[in-house]
Amino acid sequence: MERYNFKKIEDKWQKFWEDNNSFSTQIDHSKKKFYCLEMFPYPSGKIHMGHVRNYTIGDVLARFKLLKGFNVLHPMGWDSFGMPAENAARQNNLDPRTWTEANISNMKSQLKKLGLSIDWNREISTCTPEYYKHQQEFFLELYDKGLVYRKEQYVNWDPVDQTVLANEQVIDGKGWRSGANVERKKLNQWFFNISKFSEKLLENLNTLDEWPNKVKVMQKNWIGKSFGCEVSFKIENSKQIKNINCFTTRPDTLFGMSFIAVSVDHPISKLYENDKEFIKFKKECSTTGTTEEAIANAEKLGFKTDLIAINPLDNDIKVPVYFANFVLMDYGLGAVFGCPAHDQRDLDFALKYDLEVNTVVRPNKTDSTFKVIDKAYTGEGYIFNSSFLNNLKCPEDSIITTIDYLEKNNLGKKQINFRLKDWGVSRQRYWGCPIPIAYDEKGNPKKIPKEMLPVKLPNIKKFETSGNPLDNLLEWKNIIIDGKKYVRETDTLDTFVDSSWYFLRFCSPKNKDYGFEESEIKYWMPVDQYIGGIEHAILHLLYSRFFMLAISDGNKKIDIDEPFKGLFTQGMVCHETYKTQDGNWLSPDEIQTIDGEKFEKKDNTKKVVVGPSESMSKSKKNIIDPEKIIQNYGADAVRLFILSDSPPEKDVQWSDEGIASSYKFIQKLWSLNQKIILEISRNHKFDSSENLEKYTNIYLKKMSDNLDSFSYNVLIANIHEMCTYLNKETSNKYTSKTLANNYNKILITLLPIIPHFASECLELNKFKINQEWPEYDEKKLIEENVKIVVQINGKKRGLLQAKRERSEKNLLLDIEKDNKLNKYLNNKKILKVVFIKNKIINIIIKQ
RNA sequence: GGGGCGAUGGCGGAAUUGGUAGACGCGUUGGUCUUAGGAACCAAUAUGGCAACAUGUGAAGGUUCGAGUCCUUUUCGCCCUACCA
Repeated sequence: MERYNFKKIEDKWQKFWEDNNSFSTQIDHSKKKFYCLEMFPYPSGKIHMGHVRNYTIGDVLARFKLLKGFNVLHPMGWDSFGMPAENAARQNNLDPRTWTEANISNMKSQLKKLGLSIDWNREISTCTPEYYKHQQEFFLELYDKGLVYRKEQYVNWDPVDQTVLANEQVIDGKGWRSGANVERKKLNQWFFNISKFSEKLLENLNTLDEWPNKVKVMQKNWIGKSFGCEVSFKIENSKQIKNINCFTTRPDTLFGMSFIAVSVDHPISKLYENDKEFIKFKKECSTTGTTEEAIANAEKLGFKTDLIAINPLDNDIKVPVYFANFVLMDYGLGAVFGCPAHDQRDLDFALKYDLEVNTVVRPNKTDSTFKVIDKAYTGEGYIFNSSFLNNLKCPEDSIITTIDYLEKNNLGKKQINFRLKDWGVSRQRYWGCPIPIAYDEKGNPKKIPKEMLPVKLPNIKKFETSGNPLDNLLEWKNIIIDGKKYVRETDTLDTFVDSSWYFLRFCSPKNKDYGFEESEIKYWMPVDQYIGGIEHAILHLLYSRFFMLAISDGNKKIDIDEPFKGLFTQGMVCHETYKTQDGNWLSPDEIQTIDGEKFEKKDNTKKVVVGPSESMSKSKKNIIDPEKIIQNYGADAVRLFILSDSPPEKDVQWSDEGIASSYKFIQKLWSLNQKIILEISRNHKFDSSENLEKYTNIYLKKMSDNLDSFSYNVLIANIHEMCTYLNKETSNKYTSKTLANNYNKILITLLPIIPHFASECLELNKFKINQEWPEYDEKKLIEENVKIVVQINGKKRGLLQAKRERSEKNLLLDIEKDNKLNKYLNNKKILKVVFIKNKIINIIIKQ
C-alpha cells in the first residue's frame, strides 16, 4: 500500500489554492459575512510555534465558516515598524527596510507552507507609505477633533533605547525591551486623549459577551474607575497656599483625620524648592526602588511642612501637612487626607510620626470598646465619634451623606476618578510612522497639509549608536509650507498606533483616498472573531477600542463602537528547558536520552539538567523550529498536533511523541481512505445503512458543536473515534452509495483541520471539492433503544437496554426479571423511585 | 495588599451543564508478525482485592434520590495588578 506522501500532496494543494485564488474575498450582500482575524505578526525573521498555534486556530475557524456558507474575510499582514529592525540595522549596518522586507518574504513563505486559508491579495504592511499615509491622516483628523494634544510631561525615559516608554511598557520599573532602569525626564510629547473615553471604554465592556471574562476584568482594573469626592482643606497659616484639595473614596472617615499628605511633585512643593532638607527628601523618594519587593517593604517616609490644615467638617480639628513618598502626583489630586484608623498606609505613617489614631468606624453599633491599635479597620460597620454621621451604616449610607453635606456647604464635590491616563504616542525613534507636524520659529505646531502626505520616512545611510537619526537629517527636517519655514517633528508614533486600526485597513487594503471605505467597513466590521495572545489583553486591545471610538466620534456614518465582537486568547506553546551543569541553556537539538529519564549532551555525553516546561523563548533555547517540523512531518500533522493535546485557551506542551503520533494518525487515516475506496468499488449488496447513517449523524453533531465552542482538542478525539469506528464497521456491510454518501460527509469535516489531506481524499474518491458543511439531522439523533442507568439508593448497579419512552412501571418489572439487578431489591420495601425518562431510574429501598 | 483563574489516573486532558467519572491521546505492560525494530497490528491499563465488592475528582462540611459539577469553610498552585487615596 502506498504511504501518504505529504510533501507532494501538500505542495499540490497549496499551489491549487494559490492558482485558483481560493480564499480571495469580495463583498457579497447575498451572503452572511464572517471576519476572522488573528493578531498579525511582527516580522522578526522566522515564524515560531506560537504563530503556528495562533494561525492554526484561526484557520480552522475560517475554513469551518467558509464551509458553512459564510463570506469569510481572513487576511494577513505585518506589524512591520519597530525597534528590532532599527537595532538590526545598527548592528549589521544595513537599512531597516531591507531587513524587514527580507523577513516578511521569508515568513510569508513559511505561513503558506502551513496551508492557511488567507486572502493574500489583502496583505498589508504597516511600514509602507501606502499604509502609514492614512495613519497620518487619522492623526490630523483626531487633532482636529481635539483628541490629540501636545504637552510637557514627565515621561518614562529608557536610557538604553534612548526613547520614551508608555506606562504600560514599564515593567517593575524597567524598560519592557531593554530591561534598563527607567528614568524620569520632562519632554514635550504628543498624547491621544484616551481618557476622554474612560467611561465609554468601561461601560462597553458589558456589551462584549464573546470576550473572555479575564480580559474584561483586566481592562476594568486598568481603567480603574473609583467613586468618591474632592474635599477642600483650608490652610490657616500660609499667605501663598489657601487650600489643599484631596480626592478620597472615603469622605465618611473625615472625622478620623489626623494629617494631610501630598506628593513631592504637588504644586505646593514650589514653596520649598530652596529648602535643602526638602530637596534631599525629594531625592530620597525618587531613588526608592521600584521593584515589587521594594514597594511592598518600602517604609513610609514623610517631610513635615509648617502648614496647618483645617478639617472642613469640624474647624476645631487642625492637622499637620506632610510631603509623603507614598502619595503619587499621577493619581487623583496628588494629595490625600490621612485617616490612620481605617487605612493601613495611613496607619503605618501615623505610627512612625506619632500622629493620632482616631477610630470612627466600628463593626457593631453598640461595641463601645472597639478601637484600632495596629491594624487598620477597613470593613463594613457603623460610624461613631463623628458628629452628624454617627450610627450611619458604613460605607453605603455614610459616604452619600458626607458628600451631600460637603456639596451643600461648598466644601467639596462628588467626583469620579479614573486610573487610565492619556496615551503618550511620541517615540524618539527612526523606524516608525512620522508624525505629520512641523513647527514654526516660535515652536507652534502646524499640521502638514493633506496634499503633502504621506510624510515619508527618509532613507538613512548610517546609523549612529543611539538616539534618533531624524534629528540630524537637516535636509529632511527643514521644510517650507506656503512659503514659510518650518521644522519637522522628528519623533515617530508608537507602533501600537499602527496596530490600532489595521483591522479596518484589511477591509479596504488598496483604497487610496482614506484608510478605509465606509461601505466596506460597514459590511465587514466588526471582526467576528479575533484571536491572539493574552499578553495584549490591555495595551493593544484597549488602544484599538479607543481608536474605533475616536474615528467614529462625531461621524454618524460609522456606527461601530467596538472593533472586536468575539475575542479568543490562546495559550502558549511550552517545552522543557535544559541546562548544562554549569548553568548554560541548551536547545532540544543539543541533547539526547536513552531511557527517557536521564538526558545528556550529544557531543560530549555530559549530564544535562532538565528544568520545568516553560513558554518557548529564544533566551531559554527551548524552541522547536516549525519549519523543520513541517519538513519532517508535514503541515497537516503539525496542525493536528498543535490542536490535539490541550484546549486552545490553555498552554500546550510540545512533545516529540505527540507530533510523531499525529503523523502516524494521518498515515492511519490514509490507509482507512484506501480501504474505503476499495470497499466502495466492491459495491456490496447488503446494506445495514442505518448504523452508518446514525453514526455519521452523531459524529456530525459532535464536530459542529466542538467547532462552535473552540473545543478543538475534543474535536480531534472525535476524529480518532471516527477512524476506529470506520475501520471496524465498513467491511462488507454497505452498498457503494451508502458508504460513499456518508464518507463524503465525514471527509468534509476534516477540511478545516487537515485541509491538504482531506482535499486529496475527496479528490481520490471523486467527490466534489467545494461542498457545504454537512448538517446533521436533529430528528435522527433520537435513539429507538436507550440505556437506562439503574441506581439502588443512589449507587449505580447496572445498565438496562430499553425501548425509548419505556415507563417507570415497566422498567421496575424489567429490573425484577434481571438476575444481576434483582438481588439488590430482594423483596425489600421500596420507599421511593426517582425516574428520569430515557435516562435513569433510582430506587430507594429500606436497608 | 487587591483582583482573577484553577486543582480529575504515571502525564496532557474528556464528562450532553446535577444523572454510567476517567472519552481521546501520550506513556507503561503483555501478545502477534518480523533477521531486527525506535515500524505495524491486537489486548490490558484509576486504586485495593483471586473474586464478589469496596474506595475514588486537593481537604472538611452542607443541599439533593443523586454532586467532578451547586453552597459554605479551608489548603495549595498559577496569572494579572499594585503605596490608586
